[in-house]
Amino acid sequence: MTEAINTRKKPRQIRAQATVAAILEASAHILVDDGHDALNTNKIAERAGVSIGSLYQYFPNKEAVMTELIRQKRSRMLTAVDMALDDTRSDVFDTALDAVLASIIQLHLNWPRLALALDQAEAFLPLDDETIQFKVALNGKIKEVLGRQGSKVSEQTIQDVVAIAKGMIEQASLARETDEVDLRRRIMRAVIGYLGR
Amino acid sequence: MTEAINTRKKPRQIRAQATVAAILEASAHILVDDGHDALNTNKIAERAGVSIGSLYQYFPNKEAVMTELIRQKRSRMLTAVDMALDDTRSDVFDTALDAVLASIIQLHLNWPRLALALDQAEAFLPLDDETIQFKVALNGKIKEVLGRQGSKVSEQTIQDVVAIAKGMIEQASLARETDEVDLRRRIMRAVIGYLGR
Amino acid sequence: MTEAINTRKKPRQIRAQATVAAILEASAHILVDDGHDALNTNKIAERAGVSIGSLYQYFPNKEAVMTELIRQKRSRMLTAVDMALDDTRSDVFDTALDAVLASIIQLHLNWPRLALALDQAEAFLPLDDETIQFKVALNGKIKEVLGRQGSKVSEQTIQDVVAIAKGMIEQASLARETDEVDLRRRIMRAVIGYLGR
Amino acid sequence: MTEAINTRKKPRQIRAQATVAAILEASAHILVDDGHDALNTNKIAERAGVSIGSLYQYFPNKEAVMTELIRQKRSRMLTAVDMALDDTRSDVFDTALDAVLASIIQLHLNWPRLALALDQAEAFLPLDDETIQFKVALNGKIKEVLGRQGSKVSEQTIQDVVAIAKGMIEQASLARETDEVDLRRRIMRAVIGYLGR
DNA sequence: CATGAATGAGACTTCATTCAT
DNA sequence: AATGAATGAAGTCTCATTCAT
Repeated sequence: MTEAINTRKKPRQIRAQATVAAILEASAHILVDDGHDALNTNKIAERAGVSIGSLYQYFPNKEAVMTELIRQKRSRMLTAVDMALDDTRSDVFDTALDAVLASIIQLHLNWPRLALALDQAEAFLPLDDETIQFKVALNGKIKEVLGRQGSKVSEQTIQDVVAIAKGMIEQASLARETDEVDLRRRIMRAVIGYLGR
Repeated sequence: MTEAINTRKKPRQIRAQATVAAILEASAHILVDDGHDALNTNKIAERAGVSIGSLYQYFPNKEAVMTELIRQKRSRMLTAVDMALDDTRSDVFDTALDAVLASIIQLHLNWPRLALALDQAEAFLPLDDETIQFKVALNGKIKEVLGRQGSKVSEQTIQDVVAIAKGMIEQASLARETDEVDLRRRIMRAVIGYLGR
Repeated sequence: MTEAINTRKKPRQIRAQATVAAILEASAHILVDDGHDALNTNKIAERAGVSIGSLYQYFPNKEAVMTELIRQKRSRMLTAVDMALDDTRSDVFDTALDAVLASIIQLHLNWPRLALALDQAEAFLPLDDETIQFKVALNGKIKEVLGRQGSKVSEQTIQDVVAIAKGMIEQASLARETDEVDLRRRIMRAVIGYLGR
Repeated sequence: MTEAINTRKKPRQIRAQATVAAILEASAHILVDDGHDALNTNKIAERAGVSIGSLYQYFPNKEAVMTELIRQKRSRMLTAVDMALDDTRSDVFDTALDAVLASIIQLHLNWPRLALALDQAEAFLPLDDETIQFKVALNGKIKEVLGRQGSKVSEQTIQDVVAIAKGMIEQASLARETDEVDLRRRIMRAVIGYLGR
């Protein structure tokens, strides 16, 4: 009997996953194409090819859609940084930092306007547990990278480095830069300059 | 929106100018207190102690209020930079850059949330003539400062320097930093490091 | 108005069609009772026993409601004329014209003020495709009727005949005439007199 | 002393006349250019080059402006008919009717859209004393013309003749006809046909 | 579960009119 | 008298959300 239940549940869950994915994808597209002010649940549902009722089956309200989009972004970011660090066998500081930057820039340049929109939404988010946890996790990884350089790394330093990188990447996004390698080189210069040899 | 921005009459009487000022001030307050999503013309008029009709005498639509706020911010910024440069008698690069940074940071730390909100609004503005002119003007001044250092200054360099400063100032804003002197010191370090002796 | 007419969804469910019908009926009633200047979407929705939101589900704006009312009127008119012509087995000119007049007068005297209001609205409509098509269709039918008389029928003649009938019917409407038979007799006299044996 | 008052009053009255004239002219222009729905007091004042306060000095409300426009139209119409009849020395029916038609058509073709707009406004006017008096006066004149033909003229006949002429003139207006002579000829044919030899 | 019709609070905007200067 | 800034009721329209089918 339990088996029967399970076999009937699975397809539903798969369909549900597809629905959720479609909703998030549609939201991202609207954000990119028309901007945050034009994002509304009816449009999301329409563009996702889903009824408005279905949207509210999976998201309690409009804000939840944005929150989930941010959650995805954060998750992709942490994963990317982790992978960058894993790939870097050596303990050489420069190489590690470069790899991390490469992974983050990748995320931004893929969908510049989306990244920007989500960054903005994030900036005005209340500092809930999840946000704090994410920042702790990210800062921890950055600290690890900067630590390979030898000297001690203060919280202030981490935030400054993140701020520098974020500022330069966003500006590159807005300017529609495409030369990822050059951008990385310039950010490295600023960060290393800031850290001071 | 069919209507071009600034079709509405310019305030001639003193009373009218007070009305416009009240509207802009109220808008800024709401932006700071409740965020961009909570900004609406009814609330603006109420908070400004003005009838909704008066708002529409001077602004063709809601967007125009934001636009004027941005215009003000830009104007204040250019003025501040000019004054900083005027005050700096010496041609010493560090001193000039420090003075400019001080003036810009001042603008941000005075009203951190407003500065942030306007920066964000600006990021999604279409690149109209006015926006371009502002960027040209600002970049010109920055170029002058950086030029005092001796070496040639590319457009890329200017934008990177601006991006670094902007990124760090905004992050300081969000973190509610108040030590303006320390912030300036750190930005100087990053910029000078980036420029490379 | 940026939005083209008829962007809104077509009613699929029966319930939706009832809503649309109620909106149009309510609009007609208001037009009749209070006149064109008093017609507004809130009142329409209220009188239709429908929420204002529902109105905007099916009509992109207020004008679209008027447009649909006119469309209905035109459709009823063409149908009425067709039926009148079908019923007239003989090829006798007088009988056919009389039948057509009877059907059109019927439409007017049923709801004089509505017919009048729609005629007026029509007069100031831009000459869009639909309007032209309607006029072509109607004139074609009138031409057929007049053609039974024997002589050739110019476009000018058709328009004059239509103008005469329209002028007399509208004046009868305003004067609240009720004797349809007498009105028809007088119009016939004017038309036949104009055509000149 | 009375003289002093008079000499100071005159210029004021002249200026006032000019203001009133400007307001009415502006209203007519807006009616023609943008239609009845776009007519509003602020726009009228602006287009008249007069302050909104001045408009309300001379007209108690918006409706009064329209009313005055209609009053003007009626007055011009009666005057035109009178002049046409005066000019017609002979008692010949055809000549007199032709002259009257010519004068009325003149008024319409000069400013077709204005005439149309005012006709429409008139149609929905309450039947106040002034309206009734105008109709009585006009019908009286028409009766006089038709009477020259010999037979007795019923009220019905007068209204039908007016309706025929009005219908055909308005249709010619809408069709932007310019050949006044031909139009007159066709109307004569319809009217004479209607009257029956 | 999905659908999509319906809701209505609330946002945007206009415009007739008043009144202080 | 003339001006034009100010008013606010009322109209247009949107969109997050609910709920009957």
